[in-house]
Amino acid sequence: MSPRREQIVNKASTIFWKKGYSGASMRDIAKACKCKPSNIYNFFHRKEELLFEFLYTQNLRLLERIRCFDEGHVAKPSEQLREFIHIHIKHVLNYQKTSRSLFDTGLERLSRSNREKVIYLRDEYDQILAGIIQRGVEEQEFSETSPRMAARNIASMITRTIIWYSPKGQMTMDDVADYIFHFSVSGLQRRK
Amino acid sequence: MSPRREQIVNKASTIFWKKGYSGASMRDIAKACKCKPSNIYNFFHRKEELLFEFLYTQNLRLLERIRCFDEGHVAKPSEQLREFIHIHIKHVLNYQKTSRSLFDTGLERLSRSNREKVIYLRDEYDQILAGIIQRGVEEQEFSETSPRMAARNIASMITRTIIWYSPKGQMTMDDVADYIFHFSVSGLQRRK
Amino acid sequence: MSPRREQIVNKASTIFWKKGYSGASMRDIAKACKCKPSNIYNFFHRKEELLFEFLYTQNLRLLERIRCFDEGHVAKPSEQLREFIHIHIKHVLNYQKTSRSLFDTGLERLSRSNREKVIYLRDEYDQILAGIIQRGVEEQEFSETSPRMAARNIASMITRTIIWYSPKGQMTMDDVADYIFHFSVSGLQRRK
Amino acid sequence: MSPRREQIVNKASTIFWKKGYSGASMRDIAKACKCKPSNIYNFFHRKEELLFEFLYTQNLRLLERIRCFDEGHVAKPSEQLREFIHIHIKHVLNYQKTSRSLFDTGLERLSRSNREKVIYLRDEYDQILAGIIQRGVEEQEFSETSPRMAARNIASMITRTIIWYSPKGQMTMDDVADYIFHFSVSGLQRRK
DNA sequence: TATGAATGAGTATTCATTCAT
DNA sequence: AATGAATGAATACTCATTCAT
Repeated sequence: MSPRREQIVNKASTIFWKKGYSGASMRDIAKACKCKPSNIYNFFHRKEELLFEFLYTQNLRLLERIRCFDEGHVAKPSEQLREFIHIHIKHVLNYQKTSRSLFDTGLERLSRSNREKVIYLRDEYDQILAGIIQRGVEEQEFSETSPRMAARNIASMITRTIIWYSPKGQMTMDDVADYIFHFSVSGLQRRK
Repeated sequence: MSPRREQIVNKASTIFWKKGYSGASMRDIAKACKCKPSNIYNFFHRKEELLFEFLYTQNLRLLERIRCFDEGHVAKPSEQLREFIHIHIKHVLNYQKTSRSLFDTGLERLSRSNREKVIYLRDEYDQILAGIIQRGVEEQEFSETSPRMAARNIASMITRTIIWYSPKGQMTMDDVADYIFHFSVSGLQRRK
Repeated sequence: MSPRREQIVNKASTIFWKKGYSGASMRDIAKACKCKPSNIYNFFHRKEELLFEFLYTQNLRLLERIRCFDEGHVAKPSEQLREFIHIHIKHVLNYQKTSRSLFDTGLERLSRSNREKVIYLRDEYDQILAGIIQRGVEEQEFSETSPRMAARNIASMITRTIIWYSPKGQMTMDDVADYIFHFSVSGLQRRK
Repeated sequence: MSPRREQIVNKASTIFWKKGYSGASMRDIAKACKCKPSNIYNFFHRKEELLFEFLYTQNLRLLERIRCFDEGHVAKPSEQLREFIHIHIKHVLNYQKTSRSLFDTGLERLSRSNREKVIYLRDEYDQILAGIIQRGVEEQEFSETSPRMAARNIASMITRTIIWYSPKGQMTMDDVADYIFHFSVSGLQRRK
């Protein structure tokens, strides 16, 4: 992807985040890119393409860092889970205000074929996380549970950090990731 | 609130859910109400009022069911937490496709004063949940932890069920609530 | 005309003055009448009727006070002119902010037949004023001039007072009328 | 100002004249410009901008022709007055059906800051005219009088010509200007 | 690579008006 | 005499998009 394209997608994504897809106008996006709306059409055919490009590359970037946690991975599942959470949390919170739509919204606005491509990536994410948990169960590190349900809940906690996390607060991203990891593994219950 | 007003708010909310606030046009909403857009303005002054009315009453309805979990509540904190989760899950999943914006989006579109009113309710929610956890920690039922962080994560799991839950699937709402409750209390770790 | 009708016309006229005919909405007018727009239709068939009723009665009221200056009037033309100006000035400035449209605008919005009725009154006004001047010329009190032109100019000075006159200023309405009278009769030139 | 902008302002102004500001729709204006309403927004941000641009440039154009009548001007005040009236009359009647709002209406529709700009020009006009008269009084060409009042009345006669003047009538613009000049200087009174 | 002009479809909202109550 | 609900047409204005330059 050309650097200008990338630049535009980045600007667009922060605006999608702030205003939602429909609420973001090409004028808004162009202004952020310091050019006129018509110019954007030299790089993208339609507004939807901006959304797709963003959702897809964003998701892909995350996946590429996560695909290593496949069956052949050597670390203990709990260690894998810890690392997985750290990676995803940093991904979400570093791309600050741009990466929310990723897991939450926007899909409806995509063309069918583009939507499928994104869902495909998302499914892969789910399977990787569920896979880690499943192996944890099989290796008796984790208790008997539904890997898919656990994966959903963990992903929910991670992705929604973006709503409340502030870099100016007391917690670092590592703190947040650690908390979610421990919460996922141990829960609230007191050990005796 | 007049029944017609309520009716319109309900229709509007399902459309907000489907298309987002900006994506939902007054025509869409009017069509769902089987009247013309202009008529809606006999009941509401602006589109934003529809969003606010929905967010506010929805939130209020939930709060009213939850306010009982105050300091004087007799049940054990873990029991309170179980009930809290069941109530919220049912609230979210019963109002089906209408209640998502509640915790996620839409706030930016409200006028400042309306936004504050909603945030006020939301804060109360957070405090009630955090309060339950705090008492659990004090009574040594829960391990030492940050009640606010725990509350955030539990709320994240609950509110995001709306994204993946389908009433046609294998799990009932009670199943979902039970899962989240146990996950919150015990985590994944295997007890010996 | 029923008192309620009259009341509504009065309220309407001040709003027409402030916002112009198109700029004034039935809602504005109704609010001024402390009722709902639909109620106004119990008294008037259409918005235009309000405008007409106002223009017509307002003009008529003025005419009734002026019709005495016909051929049989005994006073000297200059005396008649003085009184004419005083009457019209008071009419304009007393009905404060309501009577401007009278001479300036609004006619285009009337139906043809209503427009003709108003123009008819207006013509009568012009003729009365021109008549006074003509008799002044004939009786050699005024110099040879076009009575119609003089009438136009005098009327212009009178009607436009509404734009700059303020009751809080230093001049009374009589002062204004006196000034315009003397200006009309003597002009600026210095007498030797 | 770009030629297209100027073109649009001109078309708009004739429509404002015919229908008033509120009565003139962007569709009307666009039709007169032989384009679609949306295109006008490529040149002006809001309807009000059209009105302002017209009022301001029109007024400015007049002022530029009138500013010469300052204290240093050599001609006799009466000569200055004659020329002043001729200039303004031609300005008003040449820009035919477009220049009425100039002195009469429309100001209320402007934003505060734009309104102030126009009023500023208008005040300058008033002062120039009053200045001429004042110097006439000082040089004892004119009789003792209030320059401001005289200026108001003369301006009223001039600006309102637009209501009754028709180029098809018997009087030329010079005739009209001459009449108003003589009327202003001599009034109706017969000299002996 | 960039833009100004153009547009058709769409936006929320307001309008005057009607009518049943 | 008064109103709430309803509506079709209009309002100013914005939209994504195109195209010639």
